Amino acid sequence: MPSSETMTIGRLAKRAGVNIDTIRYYERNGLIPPPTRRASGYREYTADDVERLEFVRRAKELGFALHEIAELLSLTSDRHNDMQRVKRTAEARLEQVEQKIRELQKVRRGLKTLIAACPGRGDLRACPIVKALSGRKSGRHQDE
Amino acid sequence: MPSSETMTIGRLAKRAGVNIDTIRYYERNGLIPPPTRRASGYREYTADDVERLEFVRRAKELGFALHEIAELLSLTSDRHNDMQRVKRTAEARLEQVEQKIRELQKVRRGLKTLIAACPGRGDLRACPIVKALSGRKSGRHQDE
DNA sequence: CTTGACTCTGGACCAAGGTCTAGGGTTTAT
DNA sequence: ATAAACCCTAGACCTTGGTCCAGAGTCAAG
Repeated sequence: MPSSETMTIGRLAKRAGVNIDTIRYYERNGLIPPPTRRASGYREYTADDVERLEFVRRAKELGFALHEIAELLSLTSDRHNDMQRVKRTAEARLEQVEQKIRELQKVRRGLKTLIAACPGRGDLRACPIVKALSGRKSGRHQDE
Repeated sequence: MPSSETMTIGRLAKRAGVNIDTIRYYERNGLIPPPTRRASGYREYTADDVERLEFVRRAKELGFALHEIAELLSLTSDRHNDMQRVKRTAEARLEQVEQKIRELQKVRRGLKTLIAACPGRGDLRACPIVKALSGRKSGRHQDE
C-alpha cells in the first residue's frame, strides 16, 4: 500500500474517533508531531498519525496524564533509550494508582461506618453522620 | 458561653486553618451563610462558623463535592428533615467511591500486567508496554 | 463560477476548587 | 496622627483536558 496517502485533519479525526480540535490541541501539547502542510496551510496526516492517536487513547485508558503520554511517546521514538525509562514511567503511574486506591478505600471505610451507624430515620440531631461531620465522636452520643 | 464574641474573617481563617479567600468563596457558593456585617462592611463571625468550616473540611475528606456539602449543610439545618436524606446522600457518595475504586483496580491490573511482562532493559522495539500502547497484541498470556 | 463543506488561527469558555491582585476603605497600635 | 495591618469588591488567574467560536481562506462538485 502506498504510504504516501495523506488525509486532512477532519478525516484523521473520524478515523481515530476524536474531535478535530483535540488533534490540534494534542499538537500544541507535543503529543502529535506537527504534520506537513499543503501550500494552503492544510495539515496532511498519514496512517501513522492514526496509530499515534490510538496510542494516546490507550495510554489515557491507563490513566496517564497527557504530559506523561507525551513523555512515553518521546521515549518510544528515541531508539537510544531502552526499556528502562518506559518501565519506570509505568511503575510510577502504578504507584499513583495504588496510592489513590488506598485513599479511596479509607474514604470508603469511613462512609461505610457512618452509613451502618445511621438508622435512616428519626431526628437529625441523633444522626451519626451529621454528628461525625460536626466533629462529635460518633458512636458515643453526648449532649453539647 | 458568651456566643456574642465575634471575629473578623482573618481570625476565622486562622482558627479554621483555611485561606481567607476560601471563606469568601464558600460564602458565594452557599456553604457558609452570609455573616452579619459591621457598619464598615467587615464580616463578623462567631464560633459557629468555625464549626461549620470544620464540617466542610471533614466532608471534603470524605470526598464530597462542595455542592454536596452545601446540600448536607442545608439538610442539617432543617429540623423537619430526618435522617433519610442525609443517609441517602452518604450512600450516593459511597457508590461513587466504589465505582472509582473499581475503575482504578482495572487500571492497576492493566499496568501490572504490562510491567510484569517488561524485562526493563533491551531494545524498545521489544517492549511489551510500548507494544500494548501501540496496539499490537502483547503476549496476553496472563491476567494479573 | 458558485455553493457548501472543509480548514486555518487565535482566543474564549467549561468544570472544580480555589488563589491572587488592584485599588480602595478601616482598624489598631504607636 | 500616622503607619501597619487588616478588610472590602470585582475580577483575573491557575490546573486539566479539552470544546467552541468568529472571521477568513481553500477545496470539490455541479
